[in-house]
Amino acid sequence: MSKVRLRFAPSPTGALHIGGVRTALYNYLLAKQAGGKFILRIEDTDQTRYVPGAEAYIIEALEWCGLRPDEGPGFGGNYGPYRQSDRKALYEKYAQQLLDSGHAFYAFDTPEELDARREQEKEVGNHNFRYDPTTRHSMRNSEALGAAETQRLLDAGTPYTVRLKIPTDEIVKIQDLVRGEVQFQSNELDDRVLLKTDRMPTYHLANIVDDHLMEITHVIRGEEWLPSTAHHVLLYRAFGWEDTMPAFAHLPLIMKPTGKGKLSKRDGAKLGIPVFPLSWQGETEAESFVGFREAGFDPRAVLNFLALLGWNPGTEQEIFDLEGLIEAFSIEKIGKGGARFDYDKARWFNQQYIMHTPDADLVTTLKPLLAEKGVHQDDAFLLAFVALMKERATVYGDFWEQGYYFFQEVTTYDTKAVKKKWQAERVPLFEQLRASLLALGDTGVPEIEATVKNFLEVNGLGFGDVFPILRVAITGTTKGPAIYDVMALLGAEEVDRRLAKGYAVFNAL
RNA sequence: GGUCCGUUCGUCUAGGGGUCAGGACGCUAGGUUUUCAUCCUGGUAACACGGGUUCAAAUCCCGUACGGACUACCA
Repeated sequence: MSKVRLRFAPSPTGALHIGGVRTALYNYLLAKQAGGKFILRIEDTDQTRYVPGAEAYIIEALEWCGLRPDEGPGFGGNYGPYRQSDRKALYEKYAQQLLDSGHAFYAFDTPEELDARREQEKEVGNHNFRYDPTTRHSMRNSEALGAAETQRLLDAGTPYTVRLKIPTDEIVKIQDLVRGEVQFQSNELDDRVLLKTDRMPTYHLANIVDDHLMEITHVIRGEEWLPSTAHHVLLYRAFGWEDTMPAFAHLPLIMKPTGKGKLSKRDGAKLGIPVFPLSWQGETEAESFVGFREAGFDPRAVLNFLALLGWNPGTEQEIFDLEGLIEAFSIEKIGKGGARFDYDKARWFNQQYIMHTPDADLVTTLKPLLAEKGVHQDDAFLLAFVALMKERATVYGDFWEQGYYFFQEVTTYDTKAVKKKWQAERVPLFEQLRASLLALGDTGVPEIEATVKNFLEVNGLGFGDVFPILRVAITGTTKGPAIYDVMALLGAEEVDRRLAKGYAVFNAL
Protein backbone atom coordinates (compact mmCIF):
# COMPACT_ATOMS: atom_id res chain seq x y z
CA MET A 1 0.00 0.00 0.00
CA SER A 2 1.29 3.42 -0.94
CA LYS A 3 1.69 6.12 1.61
CA VAL A 4 -1.30 7.49 3.42
CA ARG A 5 -2.47 10.96 2.47
CA LEU A 6 -5.43 12.73 4.03
CA ARG A 7 -6.79 16.15 3.38
CA PHE A 8 -8.81 18.68 5.26
CA ALA A 9 -10.72 20.69 2.68
CA PRO A 10 -12.63 23.62 4.17
CA SER A 11 -14.38 26.31 2.26
CA PRO A 12 -13.35 29.89 3.06
CA THR A 13 -16.86 31.16 3.60
CA GLY A 14 -16.36 32.43 7.12
CA ALA A 15 -15.05 31.28 10.46
CA LEU A 16 -14.15 27.63 10.72
CA HIS A 17 -16.85 25.84 12.67
CA ILE A 18 -15.77 23.72 15.61
CA GLY A 19 -17.07 20.64 13.80
CA GLY A 20 -14.62 21.48 11.06
CA VAL A 21 -11.85 21.51 13.60
CA ARG A 22 -12.85 18.04 14.69
CA THR A 23 -12.84 16.85 11.09
CA ALA A 24 -9.39 18.34 10.67
CA LEU A 25 -8.26 16.65 13.87
CA TYR A 26 -9.45 13.20 12.82
CA ASN A 27 -7.78 13.60 9.45
CA TYR A 28 -4.61 14.73 11.15
CA LEU A 29 -4.65 11.87 13.63
CA LEU A 30 -5.11 9.19 11.04
CA ALA A 31 -2.46 10.69 8.78
CA LYS A 32 0.10 10.94 11.56
CA GLN A 33 -0.69 7.53 12.93
CA ALA A 34 0.04 5.99 9.56
CA GLY A 35 3.13 8.10 9.06
CA GLY A 36 1.33 9.82 6.21
CA LYS A 37 0.64 13.38 5.15
CA PHE A 38 -1.96 15.84 6.36
CA ILE A 39 -2.93 18.20 3.59
CA LEU A 40 -4.84 21.46 3.65
CA ARG A 41 -6.82 22.27 0.53
CA ILE A 42 -8.89 25.40 0.21
CA GLU A 43 -12.18 24.79 -1.58
CA ASP A 44 -12.99 28.23 -2.86
CA THR A 45 -14.91 27.37 -6.01
CA ASP A 46 -17.95 29.37 -5.02
CA GLN A 47 -16.95 32.91 -5.77
CA THR A 48 -20.22 34.29 -4.48
CA ARG A 49 -19.59 32.97 -1.01
CA TYR A 50 -15.95 33.90 -0.73
CA VAL A 51 -15.20 35.77 2.48
CA PRO A 52 -11.95 37.71 2.77
CA GLY A 53 -9.93 36.64 5.76
CA ALA A 54 -11.57 33.26 6.03
CA GLU A 55 -8.58 31.41 4.65
CA ALA A 56 -6.24 33.19 7.03
CA TYR A 57 -8.64 32.34 9.84
CA ILE A 58 -8.61 28.65 8.93
CA ILE A 59 -4.85 28.56 8.89
CA GLU A 60 -4.56 30.45 12.15
CA ALA A 61 -7.09 28.13 13.77
CA LEU A 62 -5.19 25.02 12.69
CA GLU A 63 -1.99 26.58 13.91
CA TRP A 64 -3.53 27.42 17.28
CA CYS A 65 -4.63 23.81 17.62
CA GLY A 66 -1.23 22.55 16.63
CA LEU A 67 -2.54 20.76 13.54
CA ARG A 68 0.12 21.80 11.11
CA PRO A 69 -0.45 20.75 7.51
CA ASP A 70 2.37 18.99 5.71
CA GLU A 71 1.14 20.42 2.46
CA GLY A 72 -1.15 23.28 1.66
CA PRO A 73 -1.25 26.94 0.66
CA GLY A 74 1.80 28.45 2.27
CA PHE A 75 3.00 25.08 3.52
CA GLY A 76 4.64 23.77 0.37
CA GLY A 77 4.08 20.36 -1.17
CA ASN A 78 4.41 18.76 -4.58
CA TYR A 79 0.76 18.43 -5.40
CA GLY A 80 -0.18 22.11 -5.60
CA PRO A 81 -1.66 24.47 -6.10
CA TYR A 82 -3.72 23.81 -3.00
CA ARG A 83 -6.32 26.45 -3.59
CA GLN A 84 -9.01 25.30 -5.99
CA SER A 85 -9.45 28.69 -7.60
CA ASP A 86 -5.84 28.31 -8.73
CA ARG A 87 -6.67 24.99 -10.37
CA LYS A 88 -9.54 26.20 -12.50
CA ALA A 89 -8.15 25.16 -15.87
CA LEU A 90 -7.65 21.65 -14.61
CA TYR A 91 -11.30 21.09 -13.90
CA GLU A 92 -12.36 22.28 -17.33
CA LYS A 93 -10.01 19.79 -18.84
CA TYR A 94 -11.43 16.94 -16.81
CA ALA A 95 -14.99 18.04 -17.46
CA GLN A 96 -14.17 17.87 -21.14
CA GLN A 97 -12.85 14.36 -20.67
CA LEU A 98 -16.18 13.32 -19.20
CA LEU A 99 -18.02 15.05 -22.02
CA ASP A 100 -15.92 13.20 -24.55
CA SER A 101 -16.40 9.84 -22.93
CA GLY A 102 -20.15 10.30 -22.72
CA HIS A 103 -20.30 10.44 -18.93
CA ALA A 104 -21.42 14.04 -18.88
CA PHE A 105 -23.44 16.37 -21.04
CA TYR A 106 -23.90 20.05 -21.77
CA ALA A 107 -26.92 21.66 -20.14
CA PHE A 108 -28.15 25.04 -21.32
CA ASP A 109 -30.98 25.46 -18.85
CA THR A 110 -30.73 28.75 -17.04
CA PRO A 111 -31.34 28.95 -13.29
CA GLU A 112 -34.58 30.75 -14.09
CA GLU A 113 -35.75 27.97 -16.37
CA LEU A 114 -34.90 25.42 -13.73
CA ASP A 115 -36.84 27.32 -11.11
CA ALA A 116 -39.78 27.67 -13.43
CA ARG A 117 -39.76 23.97 -14.10
CA ARG A 118 -39.69 23.17 -10.40
CA GLU A 119 -42.64 25.48 -9.83
CA GLN A 120 -44.50 23.93 -12.70
CA GLU A 121 -43.95 20.44 -11.31
CA LYS A 122 -45.05 21.57 -7.90
CA GLU A 123 -48.35 22.74 -9.30
CA VAL A 124 -49.14 19.30 -10.54
CA GLY A 125 -48.27 17.85 -7.17
CA ASN A 126 -44.72 16.77 -7.83
CA HIS A 127 -42.64 18.25 -5.03
CA ASN A 128 -39.41 16.63 -5.90
CA PHE A 129 -38.44 17.49 -9.39
CA ARG A 130 -35.07 16.11 -10.23
CA TYR A 131 -32.78 16.62 -13.20
CA ASP A 132 -32.20 12.94 -13.88
CA PRO A 133 -32.45 10.22 -16.52
CA THR A 134 -36.24 10.46 -16.49
CA THR A 135 -36.48 14.22 -16.97
CA ARG A 136 -33.25 14.78 -18.84
CA HIS A 137 -34.89 14.54 -22.24
CA SER A 138 -37.36 17.27 -21.49
CA MET A 139 -34.64 19.76 -20.67
CA ARG A 140 -32.35 21.90 -22.78
CA ASN A 141 -29.21 19.84 -23.00
CA SER A 142 -27.00 18.03 -25.42
CA GLU A 143 -28.79 14.75 -24.73
CA ALA A 144 -32.16 16.13 -25.73
CA LEU A 145 -31.11 18.61 -28.38
CA GLY A 146 -28.74 16.48 -30.40
CA ALA A 147 -25.24 17.14 -31.63
CA ALA A 148 -26.00 19.74 -34.27
CA GLU A 149 -28.12 21.97 -32.08
CA THR A 150 -25.70 21.61 -29.22
CA GLN A 151 -22.85 22.70 -31.44
CA ARG A 152 -24.89 25.64 -32.71
CA LEU A 153 -25.59 26.80 -29.12
CA LEU A 154 -21.97 26.34 -28.18
CA ASP A 155 -20.82 28.29 -31.22
CA ALA A 156 -23.24 31.04 -30.34
CA GLY A 157 -21.57 31.32 -26.96
CA THR A 158 -24.61 30.15 -25.02
CA PRO A 159 -23.77 29.78 -21.33
CA TYR A 160 -23.85 26.19 -20.21
CA THR A 161 -23.15 23.89 -17.34
CA VAL A 162 -21.76 20.41 -17.55
CA ARG A 163 -23.82 17.77 -15.79
CA LEU A 164 -22.97 14.25 -14.76
CA LYS A 165 -24.95 11.73 -16.79
CA ILE A 166 -26.34 9.37 -14.18
CA PRO A 167 -26.67 5.79 -15.43
CA THR A 168 -29.96 3.98 -14.98
CA ASP A 169 -30.65 0.84 -12.95
CA GLU A 170 -27.38 0.63 -11.17
CA ILE A 171 -26.70 -0.02 -7.54
CA VAL A 172 -23.88 2.06 -6.17
CA LYS A 173 -22.26 0.50 -3.15
CA ILE A 174 -20.06 2.39 -0.74
CA GLN A 175 -17.89 0.82 1.92
CA ASP A 176 -17.93 3.47 4.57
CA LEU A 177 -15.29 3.02 7.27
CA VAL A 178 -17.70 4.24 9.91
CA ARG A 179 -21.01 2.88 8.69
CA GLY A 180 -20.19 -0.19 6.71
CA GLU A 181 -21.86 -0.79 3.38
CA VAL A 182 -24.25 1.87 2.16
CA GLN A 183 -26.23 1.38 -1.03
CA PHE A 184 -27.80 3.81 -3.44
CA GLN A 185 -30.02 3.22 -6.43
CA SER A 186 -28.70 5.21 -9.35
CA ASN A 187 -32.29 5.91 -10.35
CA GLU A 188 -32.60 8.01 -7.21
CA LEU A 189 -29.64 10.14 -8.15
CA ASP A 190 -29.73 13.39 -10.07
CA ASP A 191 -27.65 14.64 -12.97
CA ARG A 192 -25.59 16.87 -10.76
CA VAL A 193 -23.88 19.97 -12.10
CA LEU A 194 -20.15 19.43 -12.43
CA LEU A 195 -19.03 22.63 -14.08
CA LYS A 196 -20.87 25.87 -13.48
CA THR A 197 -21.59 28.61 -15.99
CA ASP A 198 -18.64 30.58 -14.68
CA ARG A 199 -16.47 27.60 -15.65
CA MET A 200 -15.73 26.86 -12.04
CA PRO A 201 -16.30 23.33 -10.86
CA THR A 202 -18.79 22.38 -8.19
CA TYR A 203 -17.56 20.61 -5.07
CA HIS A 204 -18.30 17.27 -6.63
CA LEU A 205 -16.01 17.59 -9.61
CA ALA A 206 -13.25 19.51 -7.86
CA ASN A 207 -13.19 17.14 -4.95
CA ILE A 208 -12.80 14.03 -7.11
CA VAL A 209 -10.23 15.54 -9.45
CA ASP A 210 -8.16 16.94 -6.62
CA ASP A 211 -8.35 13.89 -4.39
CA HIS A 212 -7.21 11.81 -7.32
CA LEU A 213 -4.43 14.12 -8.40
CA MET A 214 -3.28 14.66 -4.83
CA GLU A 215 -3.31 10.91 -4.28
CA ILE A 216 -5.60 11.11 -1.31
CA THR A 217 -6.07 7.72 0.32
CA HIS A 218 -8.80 8.44 2.87
CA VAL A 219 -11.61 10.94 2.81
CA ILE A 220 -12.81 11.74 6.31
CA ARG A 221 -15.59 14.28 6.24
CA GLY A 222 -18.90 15.15 7.84
CA GLU A 223 -21.99 13.02 7.50
CA GLU A 224 -23.64 15.70 5.40
CA TRP A 225 -21.60 14.37 2.49
CA LEU A 226 -22.86 10.84 2.69
CA PRO A 227 -25.81 11.31 0.32
CA SER A 228 -23.61 12.69 -2.44
CA THR A 229 -20.95 10.05 -2.08
CA ALA A 230 -22.77 7.92 -4.63
CA HIS A 231 -22.17 10.68 -7.16
CA HIS A 232 -18.55 10.73 -6.20
CA VAL A 233 -18.18 7.00 -6.70
CA LEU A 234 -19.83 7.33 -10.10
CA LEU A 235 -17.40 10.08 -10.95
CA TYR A 236 -14.41 7.93 -10.03
CA ARG A 237 -15.82 5.24 -12.27
CA ALA A 238 -16.42 7.64 -15.13
CA PHE A 239 -12.83 8.79 -14.94
CA GLY A 240 -11.60 5.22 -14.72
CA TRP A 241 -10.07 5.88 -11.31
CA GLU A 242 -12.11 3.46 -9.30
CA ASP A 243 -9.18 1.27 -8.36
CA THR A 244 -7.41 4.15 -6.63
CA MET A 245 -10.53 5.64 -5.13
CA PRO A 246 -9.96 6.76 -1.55
CA ALA A 247 -11.66 5.07 1.38
CA PHE A 248 -14.55 7.04 2.83
CA ALA A 249 -15.41 7.71 6.44
CA HIS A 250 -18.40 9.88 7.26
CA LEU A 251 -18.35 11.42 10.69
CA PRO A 252 -21.44 11.87 12.84
CA LEU A 253 -22.47 15.48 13.24
CA ILE A 254 -22.07 17.61 16.33
CA MET A 255 -25.50 18.55 17.63
CA LYS A 256 -26.88 21.54 19.47
CA PRO A 257 -26.39 21.59 23.27
CA THR A 258 -30.13 21.95 23.65
CA GLY A 259 -33.00 21.41 21.29
CA LYS A 260 -32.85 19.81 17.89
CA GLY A 261 -30.51 19.83 14.98
CA LYS A 262 -26.85 20.22 14.31
CA LEU A 263 -24.74 22.76 16.09
CA SER A 264 -24.81 26.11 14.35
CA LYS A 265 -22.97 29.36 14.79
CA ARG A 266 -26.13 30.88 16.17
CA ASP A 267 -26.12 28.47 19.10
CA GLY A 268 -22.95 30.02 20.40
CA ALA A 269 -24.39 33.50 20.63
CA LYS A 270 -27.70 32.20 21.93
CA LEU A 271 -26.19 30.23 24.79
CA GLY A 272 -23.20 32.43 25.38
CA ILE A 273 -20.71 29.70 24.59
CA PRO A 274 -17.97 29.49 21.97
CA VAL A 275 -18.54 27.25 18.97
CA PHE A 276 -15.55 28.47 16.99
CA PRO A 277 -11.87 27.94 17.70
CA LEU A 278 -10.98 31.63 17.36
CA SER A 279 -13.01 34.80 17.57
CA TRP A 280 -14.33 36.10 14.29
CA GLN A 281 -15.07 39.69 13.49
CA GLY A 282 -17.94 39.74 11.02
CA GLU A 283 -19.57 42.64 9.23
CA THR A 284 -22.11 43.00 11.97
CA GLU A 285 -22.39 42.20 15.63
CA ALA A 286 -24.64 39.27 14.78
CA GLU A 287 -21.99 37.81 12.51
CA SER A 288 -19.19 38.10 15.03
CA PHE A 289 -18.37 35.26 17.36
CA VAL A 290 -16.09 34.55 20.29
CA GLY A 291 -13.73 31.66 19.99
CA PHE A 292 -12.50 29.06 22.43
CA ARG A 293 -9.14 30.79 22.45
CA GLU A 294 -10.62 34.09 23.53
CA ALA A 295 -12.89 32.36 26.01
CA GLY A 296 -9.76 31.25 27.84
CA PHE A 297 -9.39 27.69 26.59
CA ASP A 298 -6.18 25.84 26.07
CA PRO A 299 -5.99 24.35 22.57
CA ARG A 300 -4.96 21.00 24.02
CA ALA A 301 -8.16 20.87 26.02
CA VAL A 302 -10.27 21.81 23.01
CA LEU A 303 -8.64 19.10 20.94
CA ASN A 304 -9.04 16.53 23.71
CA PHE A 305 -12.69 17.45 24.10
CA LEU A 306 -13.31 17.34 20.37
CA ALA A 307 -11.52 14.04 19.96
CA LEU A 308 -13.82 12.38 22.48
CA LEU A 309 -16.91 13.86 20.86
CA GLY A 310 -17.76 11.03 18.54
CA TRP A 311 -14.78 8.84 19.22
CA ASN A 312 -13.60 6.87 22.22
CA PRO A 313 -10.44 4.91 22.90
CA GLY A 314 -12.24 1.83 24.18
CA THR A 315 -10.53 2.31 27.53
CA GLU A 316 -11.41 4.56 30.41
CA GLN A 317 -8.68 7.04 29.68
CA GLU A 318 -10.01 10.50 28.94
CA ILE A 319 -7.04 12.80 29.02
CA PHE A 320 -4.98 12.63 25.86
CA ASP A 321 -2.40 14.96 24.46
CA LEU A 322 -1.94 15.10 20.69
CA GLU A 323 0.71 12.40 20.74
CA GLY A 324 -1.50 10.18 22.82
CA LEU A 325 -4.40 10.74 20.46
CA ILE A 326 -2.30 9.85 17.47
CA GLU A 327 -1.39 6.63 19.14
CA ALA A 328 -4.85 5.71 20.43
CA PHE A 329 -6.99 6.87 17.54
CA SER A 330 -8.77 4.38 15.37
CA ILE A 331 -11.48 4.82 12.83
CA GLU A 332 -13.39 1.75 14.00
CA LYS A 333 -14.02 3.44 17.31
CA ILE A 334 -15.79 6.41 15.79
CA GLY A 335 -19.42 6.47 16.85
CA LYS A 336 -22.30 6.52 14.40
CA GLY A 337 -24.81 8.72 16.13
CA GLY A 338 -24.65 12.49 16.38
CA ALA A 339 -22.94 13.82 19.49
CA ARG A 340 -24.38 16.68 21.45
CA PHE A 341 -22.01 19.53 22.13
CA ASP A 342 -21.41 19.49 25.89
CA TYR A 343 -19.88 22.75 27.01
CA ASP A 344 -19.58 21.67 30.63
CA LYS A 345 -17.42 18.78 29.56
CA ALA A 346 -15.26 21.12 27.52
CA ARG A 347 -14.78 23.29 30.60
CA TRP A 348 -13.86 20.26 32.65
CA PHE A 349 -11.18 19.30 30.16
CA ASN A 350 -9.80 22.81 30.30
CA GLN A 351 -9.68 22.75 34.06
CA GLN A 352 -7.80 19.47 33.91
CA TYR A 353 -5.22 20.95 31.58
CA ILE A 354 -4.77 24.07 33.67
CA MET A 355 -4.27 22.04 36.82
CA HIS A 356 -1.72 19.79 35.21
CA THR A 357 0.26 22.44 33.39
CA PRO A 358 3.59 23.37 35.01
CA ASP A 359 3.48 26.75 36.74
CA ALA A 360 6.15 28.25 34.54
CA ASP A 361 4.17 27.37 31.41
CA LEU A 362 1.06 28.92 32.88
CA VAL A 363 2.97 32.10 33.59
CA THR A 364 4.06 32.21 29.97
CA THR A 365 0.55 31.91 28.61
CA LEU A 366 -0.95 34.19 31.24
CA LYS A 367 1.54 37.03 30.92
CA PRO A 368 -0.02 38.64 27.83
CA LEU A 369 -3.48 38.36 29.35
CA LEU A 370 -2.34 39.96 32.58
CA ALA A 371 -0.39 42.61 30.73
CA GLU A 372 -3.65 43.73 29.16
CA LYS A 373 -4.89 44.37 32.66
CA GLY A 374 -1.83 46.42 33.41
CA VAL A 375 -0.04 43.73 35.38
CA HIS A 376 3.74 43.70 35.12
CA GLN A 377 4.91 41.72 38.12
CA ASP A 378 8.11 39.77 38.02
CA ASP A 379 8.14 36.06 37.28
CA ALA A 380 8.73 35.04 40.89
CA PHE A 381 5.52 36.75 41.93
CA LEU A 382 3.61 35.40 38.96
CA LEU A 383 4.86 31.90 39.62
CA ALA A 384 3.59 32.05 43.19
CA PHE A 385 0.29 33.55 42.04
CA VAL A 386 -0.23 30.83 39.47
CA ALA A 387 0.55 28.11 41.99
CA LEU A 388 -2.13 29.47 44.29
CA MET A 389 -4.77 29.89 41.59
CA LYS A 390 -4.33 26.99 39.18
CA GLU A 391 -6.62 24.65 41.06
CA ARG A 392 -9.33 27.23 41.09
CA ALA A 393 -9.39 28.23 37.43
CA THR A 394 -11.48 26.65 34.72
CA VAL A 395 -10.59 29.02 31.89
CA TYR A 396 -7.57 31.31 31.66
CA GLY A 397 -9.68 34.37 32.32
CA ASP A 398 -10.47 33.03 35.77
CA PHE A 399 -6.95 33.83 36.92
CA TRP A 400 -7.75 37.51 36.64
CA GLU A 401 -11.45 37.29 37.42
CA GLN A 402 -10.83 35.43 40.63
CA GLY A 403 -7.39 36.74 41.48
CA TYR A 404 -7.24 40.38 40.41
CA TYR A 405 -6.67 41.38 44.02
CA PHE A 406 -3.15 40.01 43.81
CA PHE A 407 -2.35 42.92 41.54
CA GLN A 408 -4.59 45.79 42.55
CA GLU A 409 -6.81 47.08 45.30
CA VAL A 410 -9.93 45.23 46.23
CA THR A 411 -12.82 46.68 44.26
CA THR A 412 -15.79 45.09 45.95
CA TYR A 413 -16.17 43.63 49.40
CA ASP A 414 -18.37 40.65 50.07
CA THR A 415 -19.46 41.88 53.48
CA LYS A 416 -22.15 39.31 54.15
CA ALA A 417 -19.78 36.95 55.89
CA VAL A 418 -18.17 39.77 57.86
CA LYS A 419 -21.24 41.53 59.16
CA LYS A 420 -21.90 39.31 62.13
CA LYS A 421 -18.23 38.91 63.02
CA TRP A 422 -17.41 42.57 62.96
CA GLN A 423 -18.33 43.60 66.47
CA ALA A 424 -17.57 47.05 67.80
CA GLU A 425 -15.90 45.80 70.95
CA ARG A 426 -13.48 43.68 68.96
CA VAL A 427 -12.28 46.47 66.71
CA PRO A 428 -9.37 47.35 69.03
CA LEU A 429 -8.37 43.71 68.94
CA PHE A 430 -8.25 43.65 65.17
CA GLU A 431 -6.25 46.86 65.14
CA GLN A 432 -3.84 45.13 67.43
CA LEU A 433 -3.59 42.19 65.05
CA ARG A 434 -2.94 44.53 62.18
CA ALA A 435 -0.11 46.16 64.10
CA SER A 436 1.56 42.89 65.01
CA LEU A 437 1.30 41.68 61.43
CA LEU A 438 2.95 44.84 60.20
CA ALA A 439 5.62 44.49 62.84
CA LEU A 440 6.32 41.01 61.55
CA GLY A 441 7.44 42.44 58.24
CA ASP A 442 7.68 40.51 54.98
CA THR A 443 7.96 36.90 55.94
CA GLY A 444 6.82 33.38 55.28
CA VAL A 445 3.60 31.54 55.85
CA PRO A 446 4.68 29.79 59.09
CA GLU A 447 5.50 33.10 60.79
CA ILE A 448 2.23 34.69 59.77
CA GLU A 449 0.36 31.63 60.83
CA ALA A 450 2.07 31.61 64.22
CA THR A 451 1.26 35.26 64.75
CA VAL A 452 -2.39 34.84 63.91
CA LYS A 453 -2.74 31.71 66.01
CA ASN A 454 -1.13 33.40 68.92
CA PHE A 455 -3.55 36.27 68.53
CA LEU A 456 -6.43 33.79 68.54
CA GLU A 457 -5.23 32.12 71.71
CA VAL A 458 -4.43 35.25 73.64
CA ASN A 459 -7.81 36.73 72.90
CA GLY A 460 -9.84 33.56 73.12
CA LEU A 461 -11.12 33.84 69.58
CA GLY A 462 -11.86 31.05 67.12
CA PHE A 463 -10.85 30.68 63.49
CA GLY A 464 -14.31 31.63 62.38
CA ASP A 465 -14.09 34.92 64.23
CA VAL A 466 -11.02 36.09 62.44
CA PHE A 467 -10.51 34.44 59.09
CA PRO A 468 -13.53 35.86 57.31
CA ILE A 469 -12.43 39.31 58.40
CA LEU A 470 -8.87 38.92 57.24
CA ARG A 471 -9.98 37.29 54.03
CA VAL A 472 -12.56 39.84 53.03
CA ALA A 473 -10.42 42.80 54.05
CA ILE A 474 -7.48 41.52 52.02
CA THR A 475 -9.19 39.94 49.00
CA GLY A 476 -12.75 41.23 49.09
CA THR A 477 -14.13 37.72 48.86
CA THR A 478 -14.67 34.70 51.07
CA LYS A 479 -13.28 32.43 48.41
CA GLY A 480 -9.75 31.80 47.29
CA PRO A 481 -6.38 30.38 48.27
CA ALA A 482 -5.27 29.96 51.86
CA ILE A 483 -5.17 33.45 53.33
CA TYR A 484 -1.69 33.01 54.84
CA ASP A 485 -0.37 32.33 51.36
CA VAL A 486 -2.03 35.43 50.02
CA MET A 487 -0.65 37.52 52.87
CA ALA A 488 2.86 36.20 52.43
CA LEU A 489 2.79 36.94 48.73
CA LEU A 490 1.34 40.42 49.12
CA GLY A 491 3.83 41.48 51.78
CA ALA A 492 3.36 43.11 55.15
CA GLU A 493 2.85 46.67 54.01
CA GLU A 494 0.26 45.82 51.42
CA VAL A 495 -1.57 43.64 53.91
CA ASP A 496 -1.49 46.49 56.38
CA ARG A 497 -2.98 48.91 53.86
CA ARG A 498 -5.73 46.46 52.97
CA LEU A 499 -6.59 45.71 56.56
CA ALA A 500 -6.85 49.40 57.30
CA LYS A 501 -9.11 49.98 54.33
CA GLY A 502 -11.12 46.86 55.00
CA TYR A 503 -11.70 47.80 58.61
CA ALA A 504 -12.92 51.17 57.48
CA VAL A 505 -15.37 49.54 55.12
CA PHE A 506 -16.59 47.19 57.84
CA ASN A 507 -17.00 50.04 60.29
CA ALA A 508 -19.27 51.77 57.85
CA LEU A 509 -21.59 48.78 57.56
C1' G B 1 -42.59 14.44 0.40
C1' G B 2 -38.18 11.40 -1.46
C1' U B 3 -33.17 9.22 -0.50
C1' C B 4 -29.67 7.96 3.08
C1' C B 5 -27.92 7.66 8.20
C1' G B 6 -28.76 7.01 13.25
C1' U B 7 -31.12 5.59 18.49
C1' U B 8 -27.50 2.55 25.99
C1' C B 9 -28.11 7.15 32.34
C1' G B 10 -29.82 14.62 31.37
C1' U B 11 -24.88 14.66 28.28
C1' C B 12 -20.27 11.99 26.10
C1' U B 13 -19.87 6.86 25.94
C1' A B 14 -18.16 1.18 27.17
C1' G B 15 -20.30 -3.18 26.16
C1' G B 16 -21.26 -6.95 19.62
C1' G B 17 -25.73 -13.45 22.63
C1' G B 18 -25.28 -15.33 29.32
C1' U B 19 -22.35 -8.39 32.90
C1' C B 20 -25.20 -6.53 39.61
C1' A B 21 -25.32 -2.95 31.99
C1' G B 22 -19.11 -0.12 33.37
C1' G B 23 -16.67 4.84 33.16
C1' A B 24 -16.68 10.27 32.58
C1' C B 25 -19.28 15.18 32.74
C1' G B 26 -23.36 17.24 35.33
C1' C B 27 -26.34 17.02 39.60
C1' U B 28 -26.35 15.38 44.69
C1' A B 29 -24.88 13.55 49.99
C1' G B 30 -20.69 13.22 53.08
C1' G B 31 -15.27 13.60 54.33
C1' U B 32 -10.72 16.71 54.00
C1' U B 33 -9.92 22.35 53.96
C1' U B 34 -10.23 28.79 58.23
C1' U B 35 -13.23 29.77 52.85
C1' C B 36 -13.39 28.44 47.75
C1' A B 37 -11.23 25.05 44.63
C1' U B 38 -8.65 20.50 44.47
C1' C B 39 -8.79 15.62 46.39
C1' C B 40 -11.43 11.18 48.54
C1' U B 41 -16.04 8.26 49.48
C1' G B 42 -21.18 7.39 48.34
C1' G B 43 -25.83 8.42 45.60
C1' U B 44 -28.96 9.62 41.30
C1' A B 45 -29.91 7.87 36.49
C1' A B 46 -30.06 4.29 30.54
C1' C B 47 -30.50 -0.41 26.75
C1' A B 48 -36.92 4.08 22.18
C1' C B 49 -41.14 0.57 21.21
C1' G B 50 -43.23 -4.01 19.06
C1' G B 51 -42.42 -8.52 16.88
C1' G B 52 -39.26 -12.44 15.73
C1' U B 53 -34.40 -15.90 15.87
C1' U B 54 -32.34 -18.41 20.36
C1' C B 55 -32.11 -22.42 26.12
C1' A B 56 -30.60 -17.19 26.55
C1' A B 57 -30.94 -10.73 23.27
C1' A B 58 -28.84 -4.11 25.14
C1' U B 59 -26.17 -7.29 21.76
C1' C B 60 -28.69 -10.76 15.59
C1' C B 61 -33.21 -9.95 12.03
C1' C B 62 -37.78 -7.29 10.66
C1' G B 63 -41.14 -3.52 11.50
C1' U B 64 -42.74 1.04 14.08
C1' A B 65 -41.65 5.52 16.42
C1' C B 66 -38.42 9.33 17.07
C1' G B 67 -34.07 12.10 15.67
C1' G B 68 -30.54 13.73 11.91
C1' A B 69 -28.38 14.79 7.11
C1' C B 70 -29.18 15.51 2.04
C1' U B 71 -32.66 16.93 -1.65
C1' A B 72 -28.81 24.42 -5.48
C1' C B 73 -24.97 26.36 -11.38
C1' C B 74 -23.23 26.02 -1.88
C1' A B 75 -19.70 23.53 0.15
